[in-house]
Parts: sequence; structure tokens; C-alpha cells
Amino acid sequence: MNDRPRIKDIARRLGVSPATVSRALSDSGLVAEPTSRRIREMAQQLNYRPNVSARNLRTQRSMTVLLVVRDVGNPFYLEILKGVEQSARAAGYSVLMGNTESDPARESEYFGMLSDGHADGMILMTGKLPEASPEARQGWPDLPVVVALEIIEGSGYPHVQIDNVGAARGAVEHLIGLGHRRIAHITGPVPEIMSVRRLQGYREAMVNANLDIPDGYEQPGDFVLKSGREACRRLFELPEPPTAIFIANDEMAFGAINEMRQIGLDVPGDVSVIGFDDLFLGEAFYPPLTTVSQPRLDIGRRAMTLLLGMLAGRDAPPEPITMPTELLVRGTTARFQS
Amino acid sequence: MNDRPRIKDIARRLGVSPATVSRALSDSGLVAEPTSRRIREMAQQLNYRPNVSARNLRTQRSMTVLLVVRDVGNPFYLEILKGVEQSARAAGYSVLMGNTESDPARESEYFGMLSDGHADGMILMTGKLPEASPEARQGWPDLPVVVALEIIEGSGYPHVQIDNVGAARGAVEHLIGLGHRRIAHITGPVPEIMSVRRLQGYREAMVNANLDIPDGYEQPGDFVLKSGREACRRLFELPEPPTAIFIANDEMAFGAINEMRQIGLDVPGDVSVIGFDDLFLGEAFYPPLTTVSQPRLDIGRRAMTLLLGMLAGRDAPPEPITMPTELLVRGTTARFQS
DNA sequence: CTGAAAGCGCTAACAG
DNA sequence: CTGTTAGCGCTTTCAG
Repeated sequence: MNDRPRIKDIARRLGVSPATVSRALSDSGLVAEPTSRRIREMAQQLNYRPNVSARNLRTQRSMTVLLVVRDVGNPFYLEILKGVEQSARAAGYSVLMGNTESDPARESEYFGMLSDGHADGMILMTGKLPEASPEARQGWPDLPVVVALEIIEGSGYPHVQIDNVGAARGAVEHLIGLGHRRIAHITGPVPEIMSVRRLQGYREAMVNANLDIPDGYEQPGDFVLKSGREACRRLFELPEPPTAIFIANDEMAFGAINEMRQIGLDVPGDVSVIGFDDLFLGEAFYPPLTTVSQPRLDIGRRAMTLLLGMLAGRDAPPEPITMPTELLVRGTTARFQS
Repeated sequence: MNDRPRIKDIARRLGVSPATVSRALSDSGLVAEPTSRRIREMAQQLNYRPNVSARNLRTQRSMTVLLVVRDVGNPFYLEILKGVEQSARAAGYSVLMGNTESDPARESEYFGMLSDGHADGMILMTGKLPEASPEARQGWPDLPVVVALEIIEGSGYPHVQIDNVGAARGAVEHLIGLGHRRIAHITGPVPEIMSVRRLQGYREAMVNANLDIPDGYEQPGDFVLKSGREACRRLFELPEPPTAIFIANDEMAFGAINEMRQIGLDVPGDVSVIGFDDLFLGEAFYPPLTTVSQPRLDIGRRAMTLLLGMLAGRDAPPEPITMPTELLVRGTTARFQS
């Protein structure tokens, strides 16, 4: 099974020491060019690859980072994963996938994997620190961890995030600018911080414009399609239903739009809708969804770059890094007509 | 930085040998219960975690598998990734992400990562074996590799796949059953095998029903939205445009439907459409897309189970494992009316 | 049931 | 520039 060449095989054949081979192969510049060339040729010929476990044990690093999300199945993470993978690979790192399904045990398990050498650093996209025994928690604060997308308050970890409040406010202001007055909001799973902030942005915009938020205009959702549908139904059972809805994510927005179609309401003719996230294929929907887009690829890249910096000994920015968002005005918003 | 407890720290404190600690912690059943308990308690208290590099080096395995896809950013892989992750984690394995972007160098790099100890096995979702030097290729045939979704002919690796020909044929037969006669096909990137097979299924169904395939009814696409749009446009510039289209994947189908909307054609009123893949949110589109669904979660699980079996020394099934597909009839297909 | 000892394959002092 | 030596932390013979 395992008769792959070892460093000493190369050394023996060439009559040099293993150390020299190691040095030649790592471009340390400490080996005479002719020797070095012979070594590299022989390595190539034998198809030699240094054993990573041995190297990792010796160097005390794994050249691997852990990317931990709530749900690997969520398409939202795709572009981020892509960005992380790009930056990681460019720096010679591999990416290990972590999936918590919001299970605290699994969440803290990934912290363990940082200590046991599975990975050198971690990008966390879960909303809070897991529960764990005090012993386990002990070393956490010093681990090379970057929080992306989400916000873990008081964690002390560097963050790469967006301005959820501002982006939400901007979306609602756009609706107001179109002449809408009765504007509702379908929230994410409060009290998760992301949902809270988007809700806050909605409220700020409404207050700033001196607009009322009638009872029932803030409908709870949980980021999945069905909840958008249901929240929407409740909205149109109100005595005075809204003429525009700002919805905390695209997936719920699609559910809501479907529901309105069933009720017989036209989007954007009767009701304007703005979502959040700019999901893949959102543009291909009918009508194409007006939404707030986040630079997910860049968020992934940035988080990884930050992590790489920390791994290289640089210290992380004390302030969160905030990436710009953009309101993409497409086909689900229209000027209000009475 | 690295003052984590080692096995010998536990041993020293308890006055036992490192070997005993190792045995106790691995549940070998060779340690007296009281000793074993004391050891486990101490390990817990010190928050001990065995160093994986050392263990991997010693045991010659990494308890990691490599999942290699063409494009991490493609939502199509999500459910598969999820299935793989579930099975892997249940067996104590971690999943390392590989992304080739169809770059041959990167493709063969992942084979290298199998030999150098990065991973014990690999699930490959790329359509062919990469080019590589003969030396590199040397050991490939014996590696624990499972091909999922795609087909790599002559590779000798076990496959987990679907019956693309049959599924495509079934889709087209459904259109025929609805009374359509002028049925076109938008292909994937021929000559990739998956595209070829779906095309073949289309042709079989047409031939079986004695239907003509006029010039221009087989439009080339490449699985991305834009190509679906363009292929669709070409289709409706034909002297006798189709009344139904079978499209090799959902993404192109969305593009095509958009295009038809622009041309002023109603789906399914004027033209029926069937896609392939059952993409996330396909049901939320308007009209909801009729499509062929594959059990992606199960494909992922199955591929991983197979791989785990091989890693455990069982030999792989010589025949490809074929997972069932299902035609999901939703809103983009209707009976033909002249 | 437990301990002593060896060694997985590599890199990094240290000495020349 | 190169070789010798030691050791990363663990598991697994081999003895007892």
C-alpha cells in the first residue's frame, strides 16, 4: 500500500543527507545549485511528495483553515466559500468545512479542532460563541479566529461585516422615496443580531420619515421561504395592509411574492418588495427582485486575508471591517399610486 | 502559544505511562476501569486533545476526505456537500474542499494530496481524469476514489450516478404525452459526458415517437443562464419554432424562460419547458419550473458511504450505483393546443 | 493489565 | 554549503 518514496530514499540514491534534501525542496537557498537541481529532478522522477503529517508534526502547523457555517446547504454561503477558498489556496492553505446546524456541541467541537492541530485558524460564520465547559473555553480568546458576516459581540475576535442597519435603512428610504407610506417589514429570526439590526434599520427609516408603524407591520420570519409566505399572508389580513414590504432576506421575499401572486396582488403594481442578500439567480426571477447586495466574494477574501495576517503574526484590526452594500433596484419596486 | 497538555503530562500526573493513557483514551478495553476513569477525568480537566498530526503520522491516516468539484460557487453541489458532510462526520471524518475551476494542474494536485497524507480518500465530481506526468499517474488507479454525479470512463473508480439518458428520455416523453410534436433541446457543454447523455435521451425519445428533429432544434448551451437565453433566442428565429423545450439544466431553463417572456411568449401557454436538476428555489420561481430532480443529498451520502467502505478495506462495487431521478411536474408544462 | 522502547517522516539546531 | 543529531506527540509492539 504505502511504498511511496521518503526523503531518505532520495537522499540515499543521491548520496546526500536527508537534511539537504529537505532544504533543497523547500527552496531555503542554502543548497548549492547543482546539488539542488539533482535533488529536485530525482524528487520529480520518483514523484516524491513530502508527508504532511510528519511536516505538520514537526512544524506545528497544518496549513489548513476551518470554515464554519450554520448550514452548508445554504446557498448564501457559496460565494463566501469561494472567496475564502481563493485566498486560502493562493497562500498555500487548504479549507476544511465545518457545519454546525446550530448545535452547540458541534460549534465548540470546531474550537477543539483548532487546538488539536486540525487547523491553524478559523473563519466563523455563526452568530454566537457556543456554550462550553470553562476548561474548554479557557484558551479560546487567543485563538486565531475571524468572524465573518455575523457579529459575535464581546468575543474580541476581528470581524468582517456589513452595515446591516444602514443597508436596511437605505432600502426602506428607497421605498419612501417612491412615495410609499404604508411600509411593512418581515424580520429574520429575532433576537439573532443580524435580524435585529435589519429591523432597527427599518425602524430608523420609518421614524426619520415620520411614518407610522401600525400594529402587525413587523411580522416575524425566520429566513426560510415558508415563513415569508406566512408572514405575507398575515400582513394582508390586516385592516390596512401595506403597499410596500422590506423583507429581511431574499428567500423570504420569494415566498412572500409567491403568496401575493396567489392572493391576486401584483408585484410591483400593487405592492413593492425589497429583499436582502442578492441570492444567486435572483435576477432570473420574475419579476427580478430588488434587493440589497453584499459583496460576498470579497467578504470571504477579506476574512481569509485577515486570518492569514493573524497567522503570520500581525495583529488584527481592533475595529470591525465593514464592507459596502448596494441597493440593486430591479423589478419588484415601483412608485406608489393611490 | 502552545502549552497544551500532552499525553505525557497526563501520564506524569497520574503516575502511569503514556502508553496507558493512550490506551485508555482510545477505549481499547485494555485498561482497568478505575485507571481508565482517572485518566479520562484528568484528560477532561486539562482539556486534553490528542494532537492530530502526531496521531496521523503514527497511524498513517488523516481521517479526512477530499471533496473535489469544478466550481465551489455552484449551488448545484450544495446538497451533495451536505450529504457528504453528514456521512463523513458520522464516521469521524472531516471534509476538505477542493475546487478545480477545470484547471488540469489543480485537478491533478488533488490526486497528489491523497498521496501526501492530506486525505485518505477522495470524492471526485469532475468529468475526467486530469492530464499528468506518467510518474504522477502511476499510483492513481489504486487510490480510494469515488466518482459522483459525473462519469469518468475507463477510470476504474466506482461511480455513484444517475441515469441521465433515461431521465432525459422520460422528460421528453412527458412533453410528447402532452401532445407536443415540435420539441427542441438546449444542450449542456458537449462533449462532456453528462451533456451528451441528456442529448442522447432527448434523441431516443424523439426517435421512438417517430418525431422529426429539424435543423436547429438541438441548440448548444453550456449550463449557464446566459447560454440558455441565447439558445432560446436562436430557437425562436427558426422558421418553425418549437412548442416545447427540454433544457439540459435548470439554470439555462431560467434564462430561456426569461428570454421568452421578453419575446412575448407565455410559458406554459405558448411553450412548455422542462429543466434538469431541481435547483434550490426552483419551486419559488414563476411559473414554478417543471424539472428532473436528482436525489443530491443521497448521492452525497452514498458516495461517502462507498468511500468509507473502501477505506475500511471492503472492495467497491464493480458496477456503477445508479440513483433514481424523478420528473417533478410543476408549472412550466401544459398540454399542446394548436 | 501496564510499562519500556521504538519509530512514523520530517525539519531545525548545531557543528563543521 | 552539508551532515549529524534530536525530537515533534503519538501509538504499538514486545515484555513482563
